[in-house]
Amino acid sequence: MATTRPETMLGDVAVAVHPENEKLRHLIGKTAVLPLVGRRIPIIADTYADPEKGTGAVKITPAHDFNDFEVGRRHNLRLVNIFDDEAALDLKDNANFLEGVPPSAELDRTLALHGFDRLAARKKIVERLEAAGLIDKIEQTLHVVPQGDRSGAVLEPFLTDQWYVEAKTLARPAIGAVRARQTVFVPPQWEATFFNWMENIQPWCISRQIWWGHQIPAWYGPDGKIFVAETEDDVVADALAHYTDIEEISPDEGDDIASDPERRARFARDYLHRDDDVLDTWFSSALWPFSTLGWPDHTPELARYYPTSALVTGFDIIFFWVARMMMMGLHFMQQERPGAPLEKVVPFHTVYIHALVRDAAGAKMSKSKGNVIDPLEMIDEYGADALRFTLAAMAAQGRDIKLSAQRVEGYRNFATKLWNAARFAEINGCAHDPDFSAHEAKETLSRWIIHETAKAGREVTAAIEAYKFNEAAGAVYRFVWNVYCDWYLELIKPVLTGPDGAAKKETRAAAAWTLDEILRLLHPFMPFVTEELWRVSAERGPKRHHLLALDAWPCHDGLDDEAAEAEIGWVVDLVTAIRSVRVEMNIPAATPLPLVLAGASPQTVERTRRWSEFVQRLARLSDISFADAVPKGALQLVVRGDVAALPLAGIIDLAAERARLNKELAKCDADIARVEQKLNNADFVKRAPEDVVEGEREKRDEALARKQKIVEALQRLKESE
RNA sequence: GGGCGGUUAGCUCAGUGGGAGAGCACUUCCUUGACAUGGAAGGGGUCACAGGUUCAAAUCCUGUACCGCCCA
Repeated sequence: MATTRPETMLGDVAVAVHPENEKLRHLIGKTAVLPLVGRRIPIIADTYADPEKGTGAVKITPAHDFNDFEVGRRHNLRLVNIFDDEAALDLKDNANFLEGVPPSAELDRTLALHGFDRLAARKKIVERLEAAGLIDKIEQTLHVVPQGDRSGAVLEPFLTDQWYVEAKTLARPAIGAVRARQTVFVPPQWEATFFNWMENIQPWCISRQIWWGHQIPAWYGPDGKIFVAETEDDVVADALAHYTDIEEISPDEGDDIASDPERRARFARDYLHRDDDVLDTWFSSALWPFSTLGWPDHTPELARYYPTSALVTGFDIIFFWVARMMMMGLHFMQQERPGAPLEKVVPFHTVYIHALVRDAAGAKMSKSKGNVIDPLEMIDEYGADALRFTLAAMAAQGRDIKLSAQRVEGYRNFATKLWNAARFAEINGCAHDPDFSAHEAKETLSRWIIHETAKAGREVTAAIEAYKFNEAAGAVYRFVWNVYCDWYLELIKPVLTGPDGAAKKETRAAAAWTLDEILRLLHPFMPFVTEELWRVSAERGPKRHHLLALDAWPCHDGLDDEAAEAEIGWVVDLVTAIRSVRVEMNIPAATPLPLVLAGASPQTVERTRRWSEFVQRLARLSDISFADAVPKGALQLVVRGDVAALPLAGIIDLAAERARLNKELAKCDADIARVEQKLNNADFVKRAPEDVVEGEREKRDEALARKQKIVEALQRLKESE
């Protein structure tokens, strides 16, 4: 018999051999005598005994090995526990150990090992077996040994009494609630994980041998009778009924005890013993959705706030916590609200499973592993808003986060950017104006930024409603930085520094209005800086009625303005094209350039008249004029169908300009080729949705028109050489 | 062994059928009256590989390779 734990032989109750083991099967049905003890144990047939391993026979110790436990169950073997809970030998007065064992000197020497730690006992046992000539050989072997993950101590399985919950019964309604979509997982892939676990659920061991927790409501009488009840009074009543029933206590005495609170308490203390164990922490946590609301009392809070709405948590506790809350919630609230529809009984309608922040190596952070990144250090360095925004921006569904300080730094810069934008607004007298209405704004720039605000607001709202926090964060980031700061504030500078009047008054109000909307949209992601700006920005205007945190989420219905978008979009494109060509042609940024619009449409002429001051400022132009034809030797830009020329004859490098235009032409040709390949495909035109086909046609027409302008520009360039 | 996920720009990662994106890094220029923790303009990708479905694939399906997580 081979073993790595010789001391456990004291708990052996059988020897197993494989039923098809040719060499040993003749022994099946016979008995063996356990050395050092004298217990007579059966030799049984079980496939667990591997004929190839060792002698082919294996000792069976059901009380101290999981596999042996199963073998013991199959063969109705006795369970002989030989350890106490410190893993020392427990032999004296151990009825199970001694049962059926005849007295002997050998047994007495074994009983002398009572109280020895298992490792010391192991040595003694081996010495005695050796002395008796019972050891064939001792060899080194490599095997897996389970260890406590905090203490590192080697774990010794042994038998204890524990409390269990019949989880299968509780799981059924929870599975049903998710199948009926009364509780929805986001992202939905986690439902598979939930079902997989719930459908294979095992009895749940809920007793724990630790100090902290809810003490188990079970009491033991002197005869071992168990009483379980909600309160100690109930237990005392049950116990009195039982012990008068079996005539342990006289009816009169029972009545006396029952009627006197002091005697009841003494009876409970002296006569009954409450289980020392406490409930598994997840058992108590499972009660959270209703116990925090006052349950089991029928409180107004419970009526008002159960069911809760969305539970936000990590996937690693779907089993431990989410599933248990569902089991408990459905069980107890069904009792609380008999006949209520499922949606009133489930603890929450949505479970949002967020990304897990991992360490640099991608490992899960855990207190026991000690690889936790302290968020407080991040906050000290970059601020709580920057950290919060980073987590939101990286919280793409179904993917974990490897936190990067660089990203946090970037969003710290974003908070600074916002602060400076607010400062700019303040310096320029942009304050909340009660007379201003976003629906009635007259200035094109106001209508444009209102339109853009509405667009951004829709994106942020839709993303939040879909639990796509990274998309929401991205949308508000782009709007604040790339639209409000990069374009809008730059565009309104001439107005703000210009003469007083209706336009300036409205522009100030619109800038302040937009900033307020930004603060509202950004508040969930950056609560501190937005709340502070909300307060500070009101110092010069009318008082705020409440904190930003208490403000309503913005609604921007009816604020779209495509005309304003088209007009300001043209300004943006023109300025961008001029800036681009400047760098490309190595024209110093400080050199003011004249701009000539050649053969411009009436619409362009009109727009130019309105926006020349703005375009000149942003594109650093000395002058804007109109002409029928493009001046010779000029740089030529195609902007939304019109040709803008920068007459720089003699300054520009004609070859470089030709190369630049040819590059644009090539890009244009590539676009046309790709679109035409699609449109020339009969199957595409026939099968693709009509709006897709129409979109491709528009793209082609646009590209062809653009190509025409570029070809003309190249032709003019040739003529001027 | 079972289950799940990943492979997209130098790095970290978005992108669920219709023109390859962001932040950082990189290049050039700019101390212009909100902000240099900033501004302007750029370069950079055979979307791991092989098949398949489709008018159309980074995206859907199958397989392969590699990486990772959870459970046993």
